[in-house]
Amino acid sequence: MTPDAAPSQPPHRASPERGPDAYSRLRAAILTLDLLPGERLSERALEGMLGTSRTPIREALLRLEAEGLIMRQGRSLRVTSLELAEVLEAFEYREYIEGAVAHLACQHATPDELARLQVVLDAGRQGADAAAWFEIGSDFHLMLARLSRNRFLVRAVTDILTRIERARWIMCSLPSARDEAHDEHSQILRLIADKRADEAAEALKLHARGLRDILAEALSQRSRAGLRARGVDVVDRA
Amino acid sequence: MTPDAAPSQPPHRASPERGPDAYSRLRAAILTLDLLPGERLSERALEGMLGTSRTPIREALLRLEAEGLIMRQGRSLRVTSLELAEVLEAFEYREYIEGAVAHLACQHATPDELARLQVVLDAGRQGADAAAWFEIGSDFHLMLARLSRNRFLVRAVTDILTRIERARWIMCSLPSARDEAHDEHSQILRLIADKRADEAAEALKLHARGLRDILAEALSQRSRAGLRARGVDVVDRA
DNA sequence: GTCTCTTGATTGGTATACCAATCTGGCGTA
DNA sequence: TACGCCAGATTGGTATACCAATCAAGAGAC
Repeated sequence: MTPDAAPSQPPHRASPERGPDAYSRLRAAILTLDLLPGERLSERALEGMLGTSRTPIREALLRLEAEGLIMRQGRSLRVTSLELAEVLEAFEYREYIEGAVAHLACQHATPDELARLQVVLDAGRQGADAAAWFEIGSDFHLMLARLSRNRFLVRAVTDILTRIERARWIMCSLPSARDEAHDEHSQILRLIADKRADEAAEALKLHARGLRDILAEALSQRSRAGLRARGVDVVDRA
Repeated sequence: MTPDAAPSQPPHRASPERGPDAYSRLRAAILTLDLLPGERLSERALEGMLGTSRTPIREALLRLEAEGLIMRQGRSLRVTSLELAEVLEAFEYREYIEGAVAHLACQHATPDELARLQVVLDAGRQGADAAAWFEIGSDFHLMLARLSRNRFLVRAVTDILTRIERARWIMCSLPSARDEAHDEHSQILRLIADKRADEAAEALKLHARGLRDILAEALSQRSRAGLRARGVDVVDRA
């Protein structure tokens, strides 16, 4: 944790509550920026913070490292910094991954599955909560990936969503193009139902690029200072 | 134990094997089929086998689980079975991943990098050792991935190679189309140098399919009995 | 003979003690 | 003042003791 002198929000740490396991809680803390990008982590400090011993904490750290949410440099651990370059690479990767998903989903998806996905989509249209809406967005892309019938693509999409989740969280307050996203999702679904794979892939690409550009702006030079002031470690290259 | 008194002897241990860490050794044991697919693993048994305590072993198991080399079912751990379906999915995934690599490598690779890759390729032509030759094959695809300048694609290729390594090991004794692979690799490199991305992607696809078909045959019904006789857990669906 | 229940062994999960490497701060010297 | 060096604190790495859940084997009833 950065020096306690930097107060942005009252960080609700140091609550040795029980309930979810150490991994889930630590992961949530990172993804919601409760633990800031670049922040140094000490197993002993987490011991007090999470109310468990180091053994489950080490397990959590190992898992989070595999997810790319924390990094080791030498012996010390820190929350992975937000790199603009990395986010852009994630989106570049995503275009190819979701292109593949589109093609395979066209081959394998049943009308029933597509209909169910549409239901999920429409249900999300009502919910007002921004966080819940983000959830819907992730679910859509994940469920779509499952239609590819390829576990590696599912994992790839899962990884991507994890990697960019913190960036999405940062722009949580930004004006969200919510209905627009719903329309785009529906459009993608329709194209897949019609087996128009290339168009679906293209739509997914454009959909992702929209989000990418918003995120890139949020992480860009112009906004960097504001994030830094909140303690977020945003890196250009590194 | 009374460790305070004398530094004379380590607290425990009769196992001499000290060199590489538990993770590397366990990983190697799995990939070389020294630990068979489907085999049950017990942390305590590994403790004796590897000559370390459970702490580093648990770390190793966590990492290997993230790599998909071992799986948890309930509380027990076992080496991931070889599933024909999974191998086929890995190859399907690979086609998309390497297609993406081809396109991006065409955009980013420098002539110098391509030349260096060709050198590695030619050097591998001499080595007679089948295992070393496999190594070259993996290195080629990994180095190629790096030319994409996308860390996610690099990781994806790394993951794929890990996933199919055991299957490759099984066919280690099969007649290897060695010079053929060298020619294909060189051909791919040439196409990328010429910025003919689509053709390079197609060549990579055909190259991978060649290997896939050999592996699929090795894991197929016909060969299943032989593998089972050797103790390998080969699964059709499940 | 077989089915079930009990019991002991084995397992993964957790907490903790110890060590060596690293970091840090402060003191002494040039 | 600036530099460097040393001691104490802190850290991650390791070993190990303990627990609860699970599994397996054996005894006993029918």
